[in-house]
Amino acid sequence: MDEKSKSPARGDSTRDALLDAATLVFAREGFAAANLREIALAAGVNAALIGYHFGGKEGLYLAVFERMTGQIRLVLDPVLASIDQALAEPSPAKAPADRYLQPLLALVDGVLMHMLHEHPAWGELVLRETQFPGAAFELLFERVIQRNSQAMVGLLQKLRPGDDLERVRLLAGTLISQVLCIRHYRTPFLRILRWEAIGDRELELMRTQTRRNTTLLVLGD
Amino acid sequence: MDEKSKSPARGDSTRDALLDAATLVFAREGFAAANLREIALAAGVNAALIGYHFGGKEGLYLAVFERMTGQIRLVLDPVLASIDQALAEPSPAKAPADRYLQPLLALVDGVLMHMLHEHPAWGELVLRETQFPGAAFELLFERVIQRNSQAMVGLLQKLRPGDDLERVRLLAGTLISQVLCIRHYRTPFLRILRWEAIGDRELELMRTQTRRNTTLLVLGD
DNA sequence: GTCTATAGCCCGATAGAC
DNA sequence: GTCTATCGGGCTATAGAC
Repeated sequence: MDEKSKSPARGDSTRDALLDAATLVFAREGFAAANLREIALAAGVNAALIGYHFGGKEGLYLAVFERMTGQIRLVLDPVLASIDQALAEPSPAKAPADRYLQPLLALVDGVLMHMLHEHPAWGELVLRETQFPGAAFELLFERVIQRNSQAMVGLLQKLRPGDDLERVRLLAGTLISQVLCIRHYRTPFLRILRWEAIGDRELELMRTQTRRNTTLLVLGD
Repeated sequence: MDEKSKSPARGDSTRDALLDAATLVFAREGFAAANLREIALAAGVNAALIGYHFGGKEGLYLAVFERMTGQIRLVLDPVLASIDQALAEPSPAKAPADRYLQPLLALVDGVLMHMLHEHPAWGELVLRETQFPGAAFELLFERVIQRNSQAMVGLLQKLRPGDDLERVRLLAGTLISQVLCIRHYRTPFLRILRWEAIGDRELELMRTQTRRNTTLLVLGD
């Protein structure tokens, strides 16, 4: 029962502990400033094992993104599948907003909740890598960003049948970046709003605002 | 004529060359990954002079932000002054949009053009420092972000007299972050839009989109 | 103010015992 | 798979001559 791939081998817990710690440290410090000894310490693991399991710093970094994008897909795939299904059905003759706006709002809200609330470290990683793309960006783009934006573009084409494709894509970019920015500009946001932290109340306000913005931008003019 | 502070002293050109080079390298690499030897080389100056003129890496980094925020203020101050003046006058009884919307659009567009087009390196520096605030963020916030957002909030209060202050602040944050994100998410934006670069045509499309978004968000519901 | 030379540190990688 | 020990390189900072 332990011939090949199955059975939680000895090194698996080490790998996981390293990936957990690396996710946090890379998110906080960035690739260049992150320190392998610190990661190993936080993981409660010998530093030399990073070389053994991941080949080195770069390999560890990529492995973090590999695991993260896999976990994101677990959540995202069912959502995207149901959107694809809705898009494949013939459009209702009237009021397409009813059918397509809700999934769009849910998609945007899902990203917001993920980045802002559930996995803040993922938010940092994604933002850093997006701003200065390296090898890990390709993973991110192929597995998450592209699929996500395709679904949004599909919904927007139904919602704005008169717009050309380029405009729709631009709008999709606007909608999603609006959300990511809240994560990104956390500090000035908090200061300008005189908030000390983003608690339940603040989170709800942001979700409401985002919902309103999205609706206005999609249905406007 | 060379007693004290005047006269372009010998070290001034060295300082300037170092600041120019440091702006580019810090923007491209970030603080941690930036290399003082490389900065000195690019500046055509001996590396030891960084210690002499700025005290060290951190001092150089702060000096970059000091100079940058000063230069931004040179452009920003007249704009903000004219907005303050418009705000100080009694509101017109009707159609406040005519009086206050244009300055708001101009302010947003100015930020966009600065970050996206005129000074891309500043854009990187600001984004990095905003995302992970250090000592330099205080400079940035006090000298630029705070003043800018105060003007926006002032305009928005006139444009949306029914909203409470918190909502107006949230809207201001949304409007400005919408612009910064275009800079930030350059890479995925380009890919999703199938653009190879942001040329004149693409820049105009983005400005138009931003203008439309801002108008919708301000005047909506 | 500028330069050379180097001190001193920290980091990532790895050899080799277990 | 895990650990200890260490190597080698690159970095910032600085002492000291000019």
